[in-house]
Amino acid sequence: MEAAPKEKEKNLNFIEEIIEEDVKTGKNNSRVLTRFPPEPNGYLHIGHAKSICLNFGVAQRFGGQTNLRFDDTNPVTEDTEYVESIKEDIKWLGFNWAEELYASDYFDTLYNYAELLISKGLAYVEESSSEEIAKMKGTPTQAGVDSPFRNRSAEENLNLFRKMRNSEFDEGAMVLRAKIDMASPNMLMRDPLIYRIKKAHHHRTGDKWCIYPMYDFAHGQSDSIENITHSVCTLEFVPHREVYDWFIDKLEIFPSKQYEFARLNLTYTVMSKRKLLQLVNDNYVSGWDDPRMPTISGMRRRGYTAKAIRDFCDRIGVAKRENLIDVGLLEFFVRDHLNKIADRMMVVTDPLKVTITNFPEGKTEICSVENNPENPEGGHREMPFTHEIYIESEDFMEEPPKKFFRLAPGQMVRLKGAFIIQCDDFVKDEAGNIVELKCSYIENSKSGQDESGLKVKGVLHWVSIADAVPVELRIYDRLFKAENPASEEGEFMEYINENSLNIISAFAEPALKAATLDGKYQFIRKGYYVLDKDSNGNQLIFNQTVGLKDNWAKASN
RNA sequence: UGGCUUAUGGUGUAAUGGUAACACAGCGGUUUUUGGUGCCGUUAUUCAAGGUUCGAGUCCUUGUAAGCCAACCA
Repeated sequence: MEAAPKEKEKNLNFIEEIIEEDVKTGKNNSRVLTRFPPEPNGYLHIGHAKSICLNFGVAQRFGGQTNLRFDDTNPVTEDTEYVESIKEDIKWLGFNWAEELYASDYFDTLYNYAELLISKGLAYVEESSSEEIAKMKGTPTQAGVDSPFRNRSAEENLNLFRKMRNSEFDEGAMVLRAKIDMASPNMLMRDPLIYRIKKAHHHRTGDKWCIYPMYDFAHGQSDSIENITHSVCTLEFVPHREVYDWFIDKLEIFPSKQYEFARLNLTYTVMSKRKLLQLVNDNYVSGWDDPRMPTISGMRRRGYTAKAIRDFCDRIGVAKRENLIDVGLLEFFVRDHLNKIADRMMVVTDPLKVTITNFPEGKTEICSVENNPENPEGGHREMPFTHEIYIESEDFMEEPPKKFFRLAPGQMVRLKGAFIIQCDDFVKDEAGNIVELKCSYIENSKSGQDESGLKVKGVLHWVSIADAVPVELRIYDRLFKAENPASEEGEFMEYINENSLNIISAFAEPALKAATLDGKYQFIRKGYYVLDKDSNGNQLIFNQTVGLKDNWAKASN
């Protein structure tokens, strides 16, 4: 009999509180329907992951569903490549949408809404240039002035708008504006533009339209058409809420409600699609899925798991305060998950040859090594132990400091999963570099059948030279040198870290030849790694997901 | 000379008028065939000034600071 898992009384965030209240009071018949509304003009990043976890999460929590709706009202920047990547990323994160929809599905309805507004005397065709429109808008501290085209008759407006649709005017010649209030303290209420002419091919509607609705005339209405109950977006849309509500009110359509939360900011990176696109276009990174990118696809290629990202999003919470979250917190959740699931492997990055003087040349002793101490069912693998092995150069010191639990003349260590060895001698080249160690192994100290009675403090990773597999390791550092490059003075590009990618060669144990693209590995005493898709038959390439914590290195600084 | 939003440890997030808590980071210890993991402990917080109240992080007033708003972007 299993004890009923006690529902942890988790605190609700402010959006969940609103929804809980709405469900309790029977608003919308207690129905909850949210939506995730990306514009298909770039790849999803960790900031979107926060929004996805929120939108899908609250719906799940309150028995509702979530639509995926592509906000594709600007054909110039949008593309199906992005649609596909966005769908893949959401699925990978572990969420399923109720319906896949597009704002462009509603172009006919939206057009009719516009005509309705015109006939109500609430919209007009503007012929001023964009510069003139901007000038007439005033400033935040100064009211705008009415356009000379503001008081045309509904008939004239309707006629002109239909001609706009029929491609009788050039781009920029005319726009449709809502007739609200040029003196509103909210700049967005000063007769916002709602339709513009763009003679561009749309990724879904092709060449059917030459006029496209603006965000403010598409988003709220799309929510309403889908009967979205809670439309959750980021803080920069707060001033848009008044416009959102105004259109729904004047159109007399289903009253979806907008709620805003603070977007995620992470240290040492940037989080806008525009900036990320610039990194891609200027070749600072290899693409949207470069492992240094904060994109979902980049993090996936880097080896981050969906669970780690979800746990992170859970932990950072949802509020209305501007925030800058330490990327170290994300890395904590990555390590936390990987520690439980990654197979341990041995890889030597800076080899130092060790000759086991009392182990016969040509002989191979097979060692059975545990794959994951955190997982009893993880099994074992075989590692060959031979006369000559590699260890890390930094694991030997001729004159060790106190508490150096590694190799030094006369000192003993355990080779992980194999034998205890003792350093008897070392060889230097003409330049004084240590090039080889002469060690003896303790025959009855083999892992799992140790009868030596010896206690050694240090445990080293190692690899048999004859069996070692040369591999390439790609080790990543933060993309930017400034904590918050976007808020720093000058261009964010000035703060880019030129040394964010470090490629090194290394020697791996033979089991790594069987590495797969979705396998997760911990290179013992080094970090977590995944096979990169750039690997081929001749060359295995691994990305470092994140390094292991290293208290020894920290203490010696 | 505008409007809107927000202010809680180093970073985030809770506390819904009644003992300021949780996570990460930091620091110390312990376990360990990874100087990893685990476990234990610990440092540190209510923007300011008034007011209401038996009692204020929470309510009121006045400040201060930060963010957003003047794209035919979303």
